Amino acid sequence: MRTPSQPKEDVIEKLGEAFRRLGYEGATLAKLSLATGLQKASLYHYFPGGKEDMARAVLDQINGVIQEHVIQPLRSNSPPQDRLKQMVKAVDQFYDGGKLNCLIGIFILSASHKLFENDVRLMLKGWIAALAEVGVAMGVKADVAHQRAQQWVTELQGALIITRGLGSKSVFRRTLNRLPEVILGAGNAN
Amino acid sequence: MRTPSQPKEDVIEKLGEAFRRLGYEGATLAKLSLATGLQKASLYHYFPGGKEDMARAVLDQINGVIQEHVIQPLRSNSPPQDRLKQMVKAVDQFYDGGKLNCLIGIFILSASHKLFENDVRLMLKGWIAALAEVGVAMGVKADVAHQRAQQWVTELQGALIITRGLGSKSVFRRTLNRLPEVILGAGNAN
DNA sequence: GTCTATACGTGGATAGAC
DNA sequence: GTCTATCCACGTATAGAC
Repeated sequence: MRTPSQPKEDVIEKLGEAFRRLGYEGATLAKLSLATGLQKASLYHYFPGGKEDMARAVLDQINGVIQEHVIQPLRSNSPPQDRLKQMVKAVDQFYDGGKLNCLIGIFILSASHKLFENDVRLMLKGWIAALAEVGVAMGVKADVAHQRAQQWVTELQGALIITRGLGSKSVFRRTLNRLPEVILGAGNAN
Repeated sequence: MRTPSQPKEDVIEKLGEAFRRLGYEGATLAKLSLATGLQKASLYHYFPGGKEDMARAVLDQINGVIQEHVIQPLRSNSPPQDRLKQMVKAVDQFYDGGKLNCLIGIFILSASHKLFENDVRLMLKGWIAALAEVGVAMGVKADVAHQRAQQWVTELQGALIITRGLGSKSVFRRTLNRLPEVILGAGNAN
């Protein structure tokens, strides 16, 4: 039980960055070792279950971040419009203006997606539900609000792919800006 | 030059299915061999450049399919509404109702994305441009039409991820149905 | 807790028979 | 054109010293 050279949280953070860049299959232990600054054996000390264990830790951490920076602000008692703004800001930071891939997407598309499908599903559902609540607080009927929340999360996922595919951040930016109109069903303000 | 046991096209088709299921990194030669019914050495006969070569062939084939079933119908001289309907039908078939992953997304998120980014970008741009033309034919101003086309393709990519993430086809279905309203900017008809 | 060293399977790729 | 056999690098994972 010697003092760790870095907190486990930091290790998980770095693992997350690596998975984002490389995908699950592409993130080899050698690369994860490089990314964390720990030797492979040390990684196994932290994560006895190996790579799958590391991925799960990353997902757990992400889930925490989402809870803190997305769900909680959405459930605060600020005016609904402000809550949306706060979430947009958090999302913008989290994906670094669209430059970073979405780990949820990475895991969904990976060959080993079955390992993580439950965790991923819960995260998506939680996000959508919290967003729908804000819609309701804005006077939208519950089922419609849910549908619109689902649609925006869908757009966001797509935007993170297309942004990288087109090599331009504009789609990401636009998707963030569209949030209020999507939730309010305000039509496409083009 | 003996007669091949199956046309090269069929081999590429099967490779494509494998890449969709497994991702680029996850598609090992052993699995590609299984998927095609050809031994590894035979695959190298068709694709001397190895896995990268196979992926490129798959992308080329997809590009052909898109040209034939998406771009061409969009540029036909049917009424714009019918052109959209035709594309939706093709897309529905192509992704088998949302069950199949999008190869474009797979390659974009893969660790080796740089190998394919040019091909992918061209395909996306071509699709968006053709879709925007239909918008123009419907009376939408060119720049607005382009933005809306871009938005729908974004939604489609997102839908293919979320559909798998939530394990329900409804998001995919909805995205297909939304095409006309997105292009026309008709607001969210929820 | 972190390391070096190592085991063992699998990855991509090639040689050469038929 | 397809195969079997094989090469070597790299993949995951573990043993054991400090």
